Amino acid sequence: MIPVSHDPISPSTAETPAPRSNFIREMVADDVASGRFGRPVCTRFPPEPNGFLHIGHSKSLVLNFGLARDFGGRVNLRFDDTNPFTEDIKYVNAIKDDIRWLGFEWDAEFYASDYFEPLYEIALTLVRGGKAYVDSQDEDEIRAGRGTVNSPGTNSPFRDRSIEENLALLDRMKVGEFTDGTHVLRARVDMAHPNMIMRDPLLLRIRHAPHYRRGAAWCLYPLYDFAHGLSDAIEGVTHSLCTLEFKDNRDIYEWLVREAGFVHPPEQTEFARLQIDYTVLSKRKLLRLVNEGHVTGWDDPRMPTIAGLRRRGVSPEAIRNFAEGVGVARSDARTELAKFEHAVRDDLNMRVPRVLCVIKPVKLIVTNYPEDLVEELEAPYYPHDVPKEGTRLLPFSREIWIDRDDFMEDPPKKFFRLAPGREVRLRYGYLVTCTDVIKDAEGEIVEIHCTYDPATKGGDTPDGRKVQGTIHWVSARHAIACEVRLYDRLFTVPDPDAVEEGKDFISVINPGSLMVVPNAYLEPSTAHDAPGSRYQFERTGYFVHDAIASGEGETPVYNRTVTLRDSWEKAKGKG
RNA sequence: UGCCCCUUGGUGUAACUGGCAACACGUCUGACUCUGGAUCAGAAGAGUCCUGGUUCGAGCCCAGGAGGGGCAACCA
Repeated sequence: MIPVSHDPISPSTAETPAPRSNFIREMVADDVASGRFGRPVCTRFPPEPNGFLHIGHSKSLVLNFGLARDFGGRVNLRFDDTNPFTEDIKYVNAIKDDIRWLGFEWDAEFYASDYFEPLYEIALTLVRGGKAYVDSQDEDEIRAGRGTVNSPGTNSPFRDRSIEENLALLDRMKVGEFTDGTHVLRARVDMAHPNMIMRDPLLLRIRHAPHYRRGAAWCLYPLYDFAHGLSDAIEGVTHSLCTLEFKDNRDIYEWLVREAGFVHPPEQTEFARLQIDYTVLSKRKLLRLVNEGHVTGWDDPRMPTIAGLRRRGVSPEAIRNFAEGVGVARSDARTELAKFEHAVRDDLNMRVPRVLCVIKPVKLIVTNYPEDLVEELEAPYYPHDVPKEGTRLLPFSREIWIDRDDFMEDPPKKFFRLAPGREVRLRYGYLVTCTDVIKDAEGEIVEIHCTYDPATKGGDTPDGRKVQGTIHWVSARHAIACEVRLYDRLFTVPDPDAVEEGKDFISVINPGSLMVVPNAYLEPSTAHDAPGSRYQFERTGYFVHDAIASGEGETPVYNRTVTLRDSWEKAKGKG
């Protein structure tokens, strides 16, 4: 017998598919060929540390890191931490963990909050050039002055302050003389610009709030538009890739890097964000799920977060393959869950050992099997088509557990599992024939009686006879009691973002997204396995030993990562 | 009602830049099988949102239209 180690981080044998061609890849190839930037390719991944990474981010990660890898470039990890109200060090740590777990290593680590001073210098330059001014209107006045999408805005009464006055005010803003909201710095562009973003966008605002990295000393915080493009430019980024909703912001991005005098400035290119059926992929909504207690946390296995998927048992390789497989384009798209599940099964199939676990147990008694006899049956961990080796011993005895779904008293046509009078194979065990069904007062089946054929030990049939069904089982006396958590999609509709008027995505949460089975029976070979160990529970699905819920000395908990494809379920559904 | 973006089988992407639509997932057959898994073989499924134009030839170009999406935080 070859023992197997249930190393939770055993590497995948699956090859990462070659990235598909897409418009961004072609653009980068052209830029490299033309030497347009005069420096190596540099991309960046710029999360705001105000939440956890989700699978949508993996699309961006795969894109940015893939491009850098394939064109000999670098990737900067930059935290876009310009809002002290929402950001926290715990998120930067979680984000870094997740990126590493996914298998990416960044070349440099930056923080937008380190650019407050250089950004201030640029602000000074803009003011001196008449390109920015201090506006002293309040928030409502600024909003009103912006106009609407259909009507032009109006100039602020402070728009034509002298350069000297602006400079003096800006300095006083910086040293903390003013309270929040009293003044802001705005770019002087055009209050009638057809692009709303360009109607004198705000650059700097006063926030007397402690920043998780800067403390309370600095109070002049740049807004996204001011910080982002210039941060890219400062770092020497060449290709700044973001999602579609930033399309309109590109105008101010380009305006700023030009006004700040950068030569060969980075270029922003937008692509469609990832959307997957039956889930939400916006940090705002995920935060609500966490805060309102609809899930147990950012790492709830039902969450589409990297932390959630990890705990669910999904491998980094599966996530990467999936993210690579969805492609990159500019059209809004929604990916079917089946595509994701395929990526998960495709990877796990080749790398995890098979074991037997009975989730809905019912007792089966082999009436002609000796009372005290226990036989050890050798069983391979992997099917023949998986190039991995290892076996374990399965104890067999007179009383075993089988799954309730594998027995029917009145089986329909194409049901080929156990039924009265029928013979099935107990996987790696014996062939058994059902002789009796014992029920309780309510008519519930409590015991199934069978006889076994001693000549079929190990599941072979010396006479060559075929049996239709093979079912899984666990010796009752040797079984390990465990808790199994069966997860389903978090929402009942494909697009939770588009629910009817007056309702929101919370109303469409799937109440059955988690089904806890407190007493399933697992084969004894899994005793003392490491938390994080992944298996295929034969005929059921892929599972992972939950590291968080399985405390010392407590009942081990196994999370279902994904079910197996099930053509019987499909056939059943059609009647 | 302004500006911008998008529109190719059920779904997601391709199409050497104008040459008679391909791949993946899904679906359906069949083979094989000690997992109704996996694997293998095969099939069906779009004529590229619409209308017109240019061209020997258009998914790729032009014009108009329709549908979908983004933009009016001192969020990112």
